[in-house]
Amino acid sequence: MMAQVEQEQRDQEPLLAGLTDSLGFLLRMAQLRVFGSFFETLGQFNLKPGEFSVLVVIGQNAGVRQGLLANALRIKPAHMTKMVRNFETRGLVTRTVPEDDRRAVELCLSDEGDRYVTELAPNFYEFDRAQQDPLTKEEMETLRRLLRKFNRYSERPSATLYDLGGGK
Amino acid sequence: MMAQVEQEQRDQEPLLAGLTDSLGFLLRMAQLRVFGSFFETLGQFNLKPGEFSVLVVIGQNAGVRQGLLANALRIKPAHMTKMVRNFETRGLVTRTVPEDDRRAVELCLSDEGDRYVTELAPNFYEFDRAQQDPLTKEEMETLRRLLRKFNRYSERPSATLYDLGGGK
DNA sequence: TATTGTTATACTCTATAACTATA
DNA sequence: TATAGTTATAGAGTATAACAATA
Repeated sequence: MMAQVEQEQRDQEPLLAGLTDSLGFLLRMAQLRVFGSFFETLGQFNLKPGEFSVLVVIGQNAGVRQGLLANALRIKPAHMTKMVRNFETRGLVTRTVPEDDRRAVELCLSDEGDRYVTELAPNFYEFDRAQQDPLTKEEMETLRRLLRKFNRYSERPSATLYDLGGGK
Repeated sequence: MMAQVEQEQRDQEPLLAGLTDSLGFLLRMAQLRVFGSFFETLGQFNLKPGEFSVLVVIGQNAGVRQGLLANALRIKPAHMTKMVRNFETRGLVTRTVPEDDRRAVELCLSDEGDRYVTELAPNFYEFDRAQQDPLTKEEMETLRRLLRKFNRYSERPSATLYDLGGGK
């Protein structure tokens, strides 16, 4: 079954010709692949990749300003508002207007949200690690390193995703 | 200006923590960066990245079936229909129903479409090459190679994008 | 019956601008 | 005046299913 998908991919390559050299095209195809696996593996959690990233970052930065969060994740403020309100409705996130700047909104995980993320994180770790195929372990490490550099993140991350759910 | 953007990116990194190790997140951020540059550099052509890829593949495969094209580019058939009809309206693409299977649609560039793609291709080549920063030339080559492999394309492409507009 | 493409609908994400309430 | 967030609206892209014509 999976072999069939891969065979199709190779059969179609002649059609694509030079396009398979284009960084933008390669990134788009890779993302389709990863996001597809995301829903297969983590679909049970009823979360989209973007929603997952928002919850994780709130969990690691209790009280973070909504605008700063939107900026860091490149989510538009208008969209972030809807997403956060949705999380609030689902009882996962609390919104607090701070005394010293009553225009702002500070975000925290609720107790339920915290349990949810704690349950989610190890699953996400497993999922992310499983994305290696068909690269070797070393190739996948290199791919991640180059993408980090391309995105202007430091080449050594400040923490690994594995700290999230792995250690206690 | 650009330096300021990069500074912001680095300032926000602590917020993201382990997320910068996630392949899916890295791919999404990289794609946002590349697509952003695409519109800055090639916005004059009034084409979106997906539209560009469709036109190029039709140009390299005159008479290609619409369904095969949709499959290779992972564009949903319903969306492909709208896109191709739009190209037809703009006079860039012709649709032909072949005698031997009258359910199908074969796609070709019109003369105008051919001129359009011929003008576009060198610009796209320049754009794609300019995406290197801040990677070294070797690092960008490695990144492309690993993404090709991850996507199950052959590691050496059958043709380079540069054949498109470079040679005459 | 299965396949190719089309139509219709809905939902997500994005883009934009106008708006509020604060600062 | 500027900023943080909100609301409203429109558009692109995706997902899905039902459909017509053809095989």
